[in-house]
Amino acid sequence: MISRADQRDQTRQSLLREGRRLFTAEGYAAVSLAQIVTAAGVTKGALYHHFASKADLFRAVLAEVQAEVAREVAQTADAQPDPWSQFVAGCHAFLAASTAPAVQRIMLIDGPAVLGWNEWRTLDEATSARHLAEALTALIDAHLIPPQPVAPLTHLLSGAMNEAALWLASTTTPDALGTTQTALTRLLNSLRTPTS
Amino acid sequence: MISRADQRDQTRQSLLREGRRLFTAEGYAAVSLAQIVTAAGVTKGALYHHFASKADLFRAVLAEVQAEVAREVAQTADAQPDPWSQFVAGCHAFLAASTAPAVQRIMLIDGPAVLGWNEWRTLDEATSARHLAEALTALIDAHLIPPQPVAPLTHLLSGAMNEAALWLASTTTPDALGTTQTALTRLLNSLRTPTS
DNA sequence: CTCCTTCGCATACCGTTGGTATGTGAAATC
DNA sequence: GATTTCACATACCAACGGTATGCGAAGGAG
Repeated sequence: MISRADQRDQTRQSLLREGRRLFTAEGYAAVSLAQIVTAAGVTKGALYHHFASKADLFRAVLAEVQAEVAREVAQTADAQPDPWSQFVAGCHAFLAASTAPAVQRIMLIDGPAVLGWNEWRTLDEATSARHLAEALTALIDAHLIPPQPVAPLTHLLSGAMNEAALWLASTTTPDALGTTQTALTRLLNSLRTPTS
Repeated sequence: MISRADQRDQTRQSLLREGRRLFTAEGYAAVSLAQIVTAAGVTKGALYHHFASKADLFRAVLAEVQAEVAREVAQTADAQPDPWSQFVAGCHAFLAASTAPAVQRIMLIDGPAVLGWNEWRTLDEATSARHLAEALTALIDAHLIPPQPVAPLTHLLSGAMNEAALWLASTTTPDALGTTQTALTRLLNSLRTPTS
């Protein structure tokens, strides 16, 4: 005999797993609920028992992906000894994480279109962007970069890395990752307070 | 008596105009073809006579929007006397143009999701991104910034401005445009070759 | 002017889609 | 062991994007 709670969790996990796989491979609009429930071995009744709508399932998948990215970034950054190294390492980790197909399609391409940019930003600020803003604030407090509003800078850098990651995935330029990291590092370095 | 060519153009313009209006206001997915053709005063037959699909109509609308943005940017940049001023003015013009609702929704949010990022990038490189890449190349040739691959830098800057523009549209922070321009200018300045 | 062709578009129709309302059987509760 | 709960299946619907066909006026040929 299997408990109801276990069965419930298992079904939910199946839906999230297959939804994520299909959304990544084909994009939100091109995936039908029939595909998802068939792949998960259940019916539409199960899906609508767990999620309010197709967009709601997507939201849950997106939250998972974002949490993974944030965890990777935080983990990489925390391994560094000083605030500046943490900042640079975190940015590079984000760029690397954003090259994963699931991150590209779900988080960067479909996310804003499906949920609207405002809701997307709310979710993003709860994860990735939050770390970036905190790191910038810490750098200002440590006088490593000049005092300035962090919000605009956060979005400038976040957007730069997002777009660069998408470009990396589609380019055939040799050593694109290397040159991009170089250019990014140069940009980041330029933020530093000039040592007088 | 009205000529057939005139009638054809008029119908096409109506579809583009109403499509653009509705896509801007509600987003691609939320707009039905029935809405568009009703607003344009025609039927679905007319739409499919001019465009191969809903996505094809969107592509035509997107091309219009991109052309307008590119024209504004080029016009602003060309009014400047030297390459560096042209570059900075062009970036600021792009940031300003990207705050228009049509640009935000059609070009920045729905574009990549509807057409796929690869096709979106192809269209973008034919317009906005092309100017940016050319400006950067000119700056390198003039020894105003150090020699480096322009492609990654183009995407870093383009992404930064795109995301910043979206943030500007949704924030209530006072003087967000001003602080963003300041931060952007600082980033741009940091690219310059150090005067030794 | 007349006939015929072209073509811009309207009408009617179809398969699929996201979403809902209801049924059902096993697990949980008493 | 009766009753309730709940996770899910089944059956159904309106709306959507897309297609196949019909039609009437514009445009050329004689």
